[in-house]
Amino acid sequence: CLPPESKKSLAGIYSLREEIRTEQRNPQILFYMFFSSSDMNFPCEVDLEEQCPVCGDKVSGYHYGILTCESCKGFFKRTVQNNKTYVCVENQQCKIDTSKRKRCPFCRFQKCLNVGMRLEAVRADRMRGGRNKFGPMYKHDRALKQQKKALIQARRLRIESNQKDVTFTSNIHSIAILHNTKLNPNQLPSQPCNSPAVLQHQITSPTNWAMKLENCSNSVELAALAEAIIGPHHTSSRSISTQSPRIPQLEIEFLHCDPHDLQLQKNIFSCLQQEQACRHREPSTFSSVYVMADQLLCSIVEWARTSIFFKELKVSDQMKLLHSCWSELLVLEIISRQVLYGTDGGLLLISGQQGELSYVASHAGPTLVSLNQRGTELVEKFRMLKVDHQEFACIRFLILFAPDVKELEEHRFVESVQQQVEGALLKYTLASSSQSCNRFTCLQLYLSELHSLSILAEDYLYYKHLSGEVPCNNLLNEMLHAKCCWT
DNA sequence: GGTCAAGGCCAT
DNA sequence: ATGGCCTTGACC
Repeated sequence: CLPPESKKSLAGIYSLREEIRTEQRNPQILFYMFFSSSDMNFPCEVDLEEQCPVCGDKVSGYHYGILTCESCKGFFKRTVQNNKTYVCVENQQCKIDTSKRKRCPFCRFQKCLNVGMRLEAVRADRMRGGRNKFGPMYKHDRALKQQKKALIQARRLRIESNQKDVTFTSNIHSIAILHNTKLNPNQLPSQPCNSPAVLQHQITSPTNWAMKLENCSNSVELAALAEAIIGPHHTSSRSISTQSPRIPQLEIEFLHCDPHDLQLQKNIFSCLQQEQACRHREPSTFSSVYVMADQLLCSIVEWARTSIFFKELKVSDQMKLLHSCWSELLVLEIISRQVLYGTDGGLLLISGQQGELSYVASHAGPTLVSLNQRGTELVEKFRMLKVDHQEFACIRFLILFAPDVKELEEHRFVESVQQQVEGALLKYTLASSSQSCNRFTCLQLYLSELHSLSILAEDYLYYKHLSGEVPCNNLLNEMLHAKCCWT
């Protein structure tokens, strides 16, 4: 009795096609359009200790558009106010740090401009005190930094939660409420300035966007650039259109990688027919659900194998990652379907059929009832947050690229992809959410809940697997069978 | 009234 | 000329 698809084991799926290995990989490239490297990498809290982007000295606050030290603030002010002209005696590429910053004012001023200090923030009338038009920009930047801190906090919580394997109780109200002010490039003053030092900058500095982005070392400047390129964000709409210019390129790639539902449903019906033909009777409700889960799992593996970044990994690493996260991806797929397409009180099956949650609650055993209840609660949380298609696409990748999986050969690559996906998601939530400013943190917390739910689901299926109450010859069985070997 | 990013002052 | 500290004043 063979199922319609012959690729019923993970090894089988991998042996079906010849692996095309691409040695040239550069996941960073997609991000250069919207993110600077400093905006993307936040491996530890030390990175948040601010250093002056010009000389590396201790930052004393926002000055002329960015966070700088007191001395560079004074230097920039004197240069602009007094129309200074400097000459570099070297090749205009002097290194500027705390010890050398006095040596070449030409290169120091160049660096000031390159990192984003604004000429127009120096007042022509020399009026003291008050506030300038950069206020919202500073606020925006602070919100971004707060989000980064929250991200680190959430990541730590998630790691702790995963290690202890305890049920996660979220307390999202304890996370600082963040401001999310919008930056309008039209509000930025852009007076022409004819100071010699400024003209010298205009002549010598790179003007194309790519170079400007590479030079961009602070998020205020980056936000201004990004908005100048893609236009101000529309906070009210959360459309799915992949044409929308505000969706970072990488997320468009993710959306294109979605599993194909129609093929999946076709496979499910074929499997159910086979099951019926083999056993000469209609499959039980549990068997049907098991077949659906198995086929969904096949489609998830197929999706992963052909996905951006994942297909670049060595096959051994791909298998390790899939063995580690299959149940989480499975639960995520079921939950995201309920959030995006389901109805209250309903259970949207993978086959496209609609069930009732109350039926499950009244006919299932205690474990399944508990699973059902926790799953429903999580669906409700995602719905409250109005999590959209793009965000689920990112979450799928976050789960798949888990650098904490043991003995990964390409651990650093996996870690780098996860960090970049986190960055993309953070940027998206920050740009598209007007009310829930700690949206990203919420998503991280829900991810922990998803993880603990998947462990429960896996244990339940494992129990069923051991008791032999499940259809044979399928990928789900293989995953459950391998459970003890891989974990 | 507190905050904080402007400009100002002045010892080095 | 530099840079640490002080004063100012719009905005919250």
